[in-house]
Amino acid sequence: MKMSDVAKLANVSPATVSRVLSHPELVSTETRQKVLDVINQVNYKPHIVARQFRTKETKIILVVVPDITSAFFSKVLRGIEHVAVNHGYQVILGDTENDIEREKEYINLLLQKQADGMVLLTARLNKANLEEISNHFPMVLACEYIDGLNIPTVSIDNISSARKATEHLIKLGHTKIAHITGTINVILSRDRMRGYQQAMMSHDLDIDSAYIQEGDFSFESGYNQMLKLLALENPPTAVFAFNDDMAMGAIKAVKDSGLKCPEDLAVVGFDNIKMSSFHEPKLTTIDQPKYEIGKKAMEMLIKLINKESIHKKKIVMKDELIIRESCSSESKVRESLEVI
Amino acid sequence: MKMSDVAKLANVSPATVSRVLSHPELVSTETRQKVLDVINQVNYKPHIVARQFRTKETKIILVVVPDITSAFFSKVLRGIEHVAVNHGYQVILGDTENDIEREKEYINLLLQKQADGMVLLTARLNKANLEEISNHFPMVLACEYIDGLNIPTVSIDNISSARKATEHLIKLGHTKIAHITGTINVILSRDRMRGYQQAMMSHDLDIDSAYIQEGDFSFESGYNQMLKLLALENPPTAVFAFNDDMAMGAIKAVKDSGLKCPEDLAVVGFDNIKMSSFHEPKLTTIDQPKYEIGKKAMEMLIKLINKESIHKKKIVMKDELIIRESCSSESKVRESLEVI
DNA sequence: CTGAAAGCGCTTACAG
DNA sequence: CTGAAAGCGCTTACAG
Repeated sequence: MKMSDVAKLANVSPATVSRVLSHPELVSTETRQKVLDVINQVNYKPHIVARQFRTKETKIILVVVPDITSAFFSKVLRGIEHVAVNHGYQVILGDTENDIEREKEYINLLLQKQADGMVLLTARLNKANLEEISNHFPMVLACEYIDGLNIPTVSIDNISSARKATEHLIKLGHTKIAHITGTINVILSRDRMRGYQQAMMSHDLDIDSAYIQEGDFSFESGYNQMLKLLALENPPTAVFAFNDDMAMGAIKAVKDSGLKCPEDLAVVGFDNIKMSSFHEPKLTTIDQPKYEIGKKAMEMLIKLINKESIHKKKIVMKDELIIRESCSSESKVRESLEVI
Repeated sequence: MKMSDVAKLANVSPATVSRVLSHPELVSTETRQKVLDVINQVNYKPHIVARQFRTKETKIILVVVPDITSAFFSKVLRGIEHVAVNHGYQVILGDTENDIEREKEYINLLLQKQADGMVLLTARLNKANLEEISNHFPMVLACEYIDGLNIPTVSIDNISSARKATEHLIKLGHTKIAHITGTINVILSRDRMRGYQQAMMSHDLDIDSAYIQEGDFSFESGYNQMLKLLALENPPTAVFAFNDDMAMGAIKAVKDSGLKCPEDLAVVGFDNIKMSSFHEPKLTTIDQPKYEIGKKAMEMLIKLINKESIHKKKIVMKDELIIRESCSSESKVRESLEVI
């Protein structure tokens, strides 16, 4: 059943059927009703690919995520989705599983016009390439970004957030502070590490090079890296983890080693995912405005698609340090260790 | 830049360019090279939507998931993805967030031919509707299914698995066994509840109606429902939870109530997600072959798309009870309670 | 092995 | 307000 068949049944031209579907206000009430009746009667569904081909619009937004199972990204996703749906766009998801090749494949979908635009929640491809693409296709970066690139971006200031997290530990009296990073090929990992280093240096604290351990964002890697830190001859009294998942993994390692958090080891996370307030102990962490990041990113993308101008190409959202239970002061740590 | 432009530059017809791209073996080596040179030189990318429109194929598989953040579904997804990619299909994801309306929207993508086929990891629409669709479009159900429907399906036998889980508790001497269900509009919730009831009844055990509490698959709901169960005048000594997430939530509630798992309360989960072996205590649970379910489902879908015949429309995969630490025998529970 | 031509199912500028 | 007609960019059956 195609449009011309519907047209025949309704005694109108295909053009009229098309108008009833896409611009009903251009058709008289009478004709419109006649056509709609036929459409319902035969349960006609327009062939969307034909429409897309004709109009050069897909009404689809592709969102590329490094890991769909992450509680952090799924919140960002919600923000994107809500705005998209409000503007008549459908969201489809590309999960890269942190694989740069799959990132490429999804970007190809955009190049081949299978989506009207794209939000990248991961940006690990080379700079020149990405900038080139963004010059020709609507694209915005959220969370991850690429330095010195003229692509619209929404994120927090990861360096200053990480500095703030680390300084919280320093204020509590800790001096032996370790950092579990994300995979270091990701810019956010390098940013948060830099923030950590800035805080340490500006307080004249040494960073034992063994105090920096590279994780891969997962609970397990937080666990494993923490075990390494605890095995050190001179173990840290506090740890700042790249994200809450690894922070919780680290705490698990602390517990499994017969130690206690925060009494024996203070831990700060990052992201403020839902679980962090259920966890034992409740996590001290940096809150990112996840939903709002997604929302803003999608709003920018829609402007790009509509070729409206964007006054601000880079949006930096506000973070917040959430103090809960996973950090106590260094003196307490000392006491606790002395008891042992 | 379109195909005809490339053709001109290479001094061939558009048909030849098309063949170089889609059926290179039909073109002489010489001509092929000439065309490829031009393609590379001008960086020509075929317009995929035009191709899709012409061939009626999208090479896209739509997978509809009730909750992308679930560790269980993401494993199934991996199985689907790997098979899909091996057969030249791209996978896009539709996340319904357990919303039946969004399930409909994604199914519409299929009806409108924006995907060659679809794997539904959630099937909550009405029966007749779904059967009708599956008669005209390649579709397979995985995990969730609909009873009495002739749609290809891959799943475990949820009833018998749930019975097995409950019987494990019974064998340990428990008689006061509660069940935290999933949302009851989902068939899997009803199946696992039935398995629970079968086990209880076949051992002549009463089911206090307050022992059945409806959760919504989330950690939080497991937590909240467990709190209700513990508040009962005659609380259970064991709980079978619909999934591992709720089982962990339940255990958290036990701990927060000053009790211990398994000493004061035995808990069995379902799914055997990764976290269940990291959890404290390690979860006793039912293992589903998640990756294999996805794999099998996708293999069936590809056969459907290619109009090959399928000998078995329903595939029932094997489950396994994994015994770990979260259940001890009822006698121990009794002792522990007597101490209090 | 290659080309000319038809056609996939819509939408829209144009004319009336 | 409505219709006739062109055309979006490919692919493929057919002919040579």
